[in-house]
Amino acid sequence: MRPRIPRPTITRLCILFRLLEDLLIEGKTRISSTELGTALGVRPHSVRKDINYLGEVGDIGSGYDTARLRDRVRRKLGLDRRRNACVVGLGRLGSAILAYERFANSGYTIVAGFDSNINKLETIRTDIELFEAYEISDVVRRKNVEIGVIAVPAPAAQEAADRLIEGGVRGIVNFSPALIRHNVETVNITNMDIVREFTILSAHMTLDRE
Amino acid sequence: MRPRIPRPTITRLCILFRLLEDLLIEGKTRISSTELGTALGVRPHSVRKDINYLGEVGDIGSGYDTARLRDRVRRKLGLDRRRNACVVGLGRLGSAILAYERFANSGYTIVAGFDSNINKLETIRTDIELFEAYEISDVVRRKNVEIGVIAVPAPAAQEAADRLIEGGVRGIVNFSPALIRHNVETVNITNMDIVREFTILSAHMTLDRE
DNA sequence: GTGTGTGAAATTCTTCACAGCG
DNA sequence: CGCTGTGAAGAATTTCACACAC
Repeated sequence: MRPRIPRPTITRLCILFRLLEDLLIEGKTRISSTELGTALGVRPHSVRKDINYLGEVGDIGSGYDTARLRDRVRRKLGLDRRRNACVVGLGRLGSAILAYERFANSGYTIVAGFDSNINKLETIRTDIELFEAYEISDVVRRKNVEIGVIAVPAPAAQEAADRLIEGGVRGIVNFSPALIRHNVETVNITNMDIVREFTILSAHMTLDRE
Repeated sequence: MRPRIPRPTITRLCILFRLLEDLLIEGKTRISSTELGTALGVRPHSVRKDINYLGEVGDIGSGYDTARLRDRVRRKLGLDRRRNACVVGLGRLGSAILAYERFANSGYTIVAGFDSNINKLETIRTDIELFEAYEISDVVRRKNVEIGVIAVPAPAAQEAADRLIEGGVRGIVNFSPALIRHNVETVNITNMDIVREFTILSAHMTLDRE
């Protein structure tokens, strides 16, 4: 058996996956690692190395069959599996996510929204079922939610995460700046804090000058 | 002179920076690498190693002076410098960012919003100056904008980036799924695509089982 | 004993080099 | 000759171990 796939490679393969879907829509049936590298902004070597973790899939001398490669990525990374998600916190950001049209054909279905403020639950226009925050763990378990999005203010983030994990989610996207603590090995957390990203960009502006 | 700071360390120091500010608000004047590691979810070794790139700053035997460490991070990463930002695309997400209260005391000021749809410019209630999309590069240059946020649909993202770069931004936060191409060495791009993150989490759910 | 600073070891990841196929 | 697959070299990063100060 082949070694396990490195984390950075997993990330790049997910990006590659989306690129391949776009290329197929454009009608591109064959593609080389050089072309993929140009589109992805990386060297052809890296593209081949990454793809190679999927096993042999290219045709030596003539590049990759776009559809076959796409299928191979999808299969290996388990992207053919549909997953349910939910959103905790229905302020501006949370409701923007509920309404985000790109989830439509993505394989991910947002099946619930939560907020502690009852007024918000009544105000928001959406087809997605909305619940009070105390119901998080029950609803997550009952609806088989695997991914939770945290869109609450920082002080409420840990509590939201605890309830999501209690309900059994296996992935969390945390939009708050709070550092989430957890001791469950099976849960992955991704942080998406725009102010943090501003800070990192700012630091690079300062340091890259050297 | 000490070696240049590795990228992952820069990222972690930015996270540390915010943690230190929170700790100071809580009144914690001294802290050890062990405590920091617990809060950050990393080993104490790593915390010390990261901090060490700033030069000596701790007191051997008794940890770090919180304020001094904060100042040192801020100084070294240039976070004391205020920077202007702008948002391109004023849909749900874009206007949520314009209204995001956390920018208030962050050191970042959003000084402009752009959209190609004139109706949106008239509908949105905000104190931030709004412009039509064709004005991007002019306004960016005139207002000295260093960071641009892309919150437009994928097909419009490359054009938005080109105009931002033309205006002279040095950092871009791209919320669209589009892969931005650019050949300017001095511009950093951060991608924040929620569907991509769902995909990566999903892949880990599949692969971590092994 | 507790806790930092730092060179060295270990690990992970990236880049390269080239065999081999079309 | 262009292109993939892959083992090996190289680089970057993380982890460790221990000297030294309080």
